[in-house]
Amino acid sequence: MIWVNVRPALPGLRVGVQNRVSMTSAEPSRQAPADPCADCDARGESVCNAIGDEFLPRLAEATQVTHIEPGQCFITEGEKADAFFNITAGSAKLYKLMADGRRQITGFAVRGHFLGLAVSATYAFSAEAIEPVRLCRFPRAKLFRLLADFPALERRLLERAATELVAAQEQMLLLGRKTARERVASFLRAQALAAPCGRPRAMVALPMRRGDIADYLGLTIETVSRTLTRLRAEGIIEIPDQTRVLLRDPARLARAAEG
Amino acid sequence: MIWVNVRPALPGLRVGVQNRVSMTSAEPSRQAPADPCADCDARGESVCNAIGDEFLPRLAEATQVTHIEPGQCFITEGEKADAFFNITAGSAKLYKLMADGRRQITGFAVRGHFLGLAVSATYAFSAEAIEPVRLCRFPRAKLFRLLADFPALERRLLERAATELVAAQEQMLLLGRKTARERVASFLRAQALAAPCGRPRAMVALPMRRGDIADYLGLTIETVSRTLTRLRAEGIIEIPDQTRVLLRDPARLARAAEG
DNA sequence: GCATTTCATTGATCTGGGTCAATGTGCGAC
DNA sequence: GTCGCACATTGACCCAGATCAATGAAATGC
Repeated sequence: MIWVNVRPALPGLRVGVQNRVSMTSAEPSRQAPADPCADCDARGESVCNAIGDEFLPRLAEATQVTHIEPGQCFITEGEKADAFFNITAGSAKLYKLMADGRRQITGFAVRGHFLGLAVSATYAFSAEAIEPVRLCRFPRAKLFRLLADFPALERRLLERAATELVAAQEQMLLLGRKTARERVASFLRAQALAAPCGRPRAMVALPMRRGDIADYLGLTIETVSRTLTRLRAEGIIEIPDQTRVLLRDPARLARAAEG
Repeated sequence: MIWVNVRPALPGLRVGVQNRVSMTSAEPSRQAPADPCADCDARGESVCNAIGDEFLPRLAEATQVTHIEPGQCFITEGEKADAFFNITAGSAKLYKLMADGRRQITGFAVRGHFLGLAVSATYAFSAEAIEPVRLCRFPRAKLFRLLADFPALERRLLERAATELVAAQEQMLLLGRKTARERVASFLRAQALAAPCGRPRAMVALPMRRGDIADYLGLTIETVSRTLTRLRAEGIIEIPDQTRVLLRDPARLARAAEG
C-alpha cells in the first residue's frame, strides 16, 4: 500500500529570515517601508488588526517579515515550536505525515491565516509553501508579551481558533462519511467561498497539485482526477487549465456535495 | 447506501434546567452546597480554575448546574448558540449529521470538557449524553462578561481550543489515511490516555456503543466489531464485557496504530 | 419464568475507490 | 524545434471494508 503523493523533495528545508525592521533605514522608501505593519496589505484579514494603529510600531517590533519559495517548508512537525506565523501573501499547505509516508493535508492557508497555535512545545503539523509565501514571524516570547498587553488580540485568536475548530469538524464529516464525489464537490465549493477576496466566485483557483487535493480529501490522485472529469462531463464544472476550475452550475455542485 | 448508526430516538430533545444557585437555601447542606463552584469536584480539570477561589461566587452566579440523562441531546446543530457548557461528570458524544442520516462523531466529551466555542450564531454540532451528564451551563452574555473580567479564563480557553485543534488534525489523519485496524488501535490507545483520571490505564472504559465508535472512526459497526475480535484473537486486547477493553500488549497495540 | 427489544458478533457477498500501468500534456532547457 | 521532466488523465483490475443477513447475548417488561 503506497499512498505517498509527496514528491521526494527536501523535507524540513529551512529558510532564511529577512528582518525588514532592523534592515530598514530611518527614512521610509517604497521597497522597505519604515513600518511594515502600517503598510501591510493583509492587515484587514489578519488578527493583528486587533491592535490599534497607534501601537503599530510595537507590533512591528515583535515580528519579522519572511519570504518562502514554493516547495519550501517553514514549519516542521515535531520540531520545537519557537514561533508563530501570520501569512500575508501566497498560499501554503498544512499536513501531517505517517512513518511510511502517508500524508494528510489538514488545511490550506492563505492571506490572513495565523499558524502555530499549538500549546505543545512542538509543532503538530508541517507547513509548506505552494505559491510564494510572505509571512510575519512572531517569536514565541514576543507574541506572548503582545497577548498580555493586548487582550483584543487574544480574543481575536480565540475567535480564529473556534472558527478553525468548526472547519475541522466539517472536514471530519467529509473524511469519515462522504463519497469521493461529495468530497470533491464540497472542496470546490469551499474553495470558491474561501477565496481571499470577498464573496464566492465562479472561477476557483487551485494553486495546489492534484496530489495535494487528494491528500486533503483522503483520496488518491487518480480518484480526484476521475471525479473532476466526471463533473466536467456532466456540465457542472469547466477546467480551463490545471490550476483553475469554473463552476458552471453551483446549484448542482451543491447537490453533489451532499447526498 | 445506509450509514445510519443512530437509533431513531428523540433528536433535539430539550432538557429541564436545575438552577442550583437559586434553589439553594442560605445554610449549606450536603446535597445542595451554597456555592457549587467551591465544592466542584471537576474544578481541577476545568477552565474555570483560571478564576481564583476568591471570585467563586461570581463564577457560580454565571452558571447553572444541569443534569442530562443518557440519550438526551443538550446541544443541537444549527440551533441558536445561546450558551456554553462545561461538563463536570459523565460523558457525551459530539456529532454532525448529514441530511440522509449519515453521522460523524467528532469527539467524546468527559469531565472538564468545555463545549460551544463556536463564534457563529448557531452550534456547529450536536451533543448527546452517553452516561448521565452533569454540566454547568453558561449563558452567552454571562460568559462574555466573565471573559472580559478574567483574562486568565480567556487564555485558558485559547489553550483548550489549541489543544482541540491538534486533536482534530490527528483525527483527520486517522479518517483520511489510516486503515480500519489502525483506526481501532489508535482509538483504544487514545481512550487509555484520555481517561479522566490521570495516567494511561490498561483497562479502558468504552461507555459508548459500537455504532458510536464506528461513526467516530469513519467505519461501520461490523468493521469495528470484527477488528476488535481480531485484536483479541491476536492477544493484543481482552474484552471482558461490551463496555470495557483490557490492553494486554500496549506495545503491539501501538504498532498496530501506525504502519 | 418467557417475550421483547436492543446491541454485538459473525458470515457471505458486493462495490467504491485504490492499485498498477500506460498515455496524454504542458513547459523549460538547449 | 525536440528532449526531458513533472503532472494529469485514462483504463484494467483488485481488495478493504461496506452491505446484507443471520445468529448470539444482555437487558427490560410483564
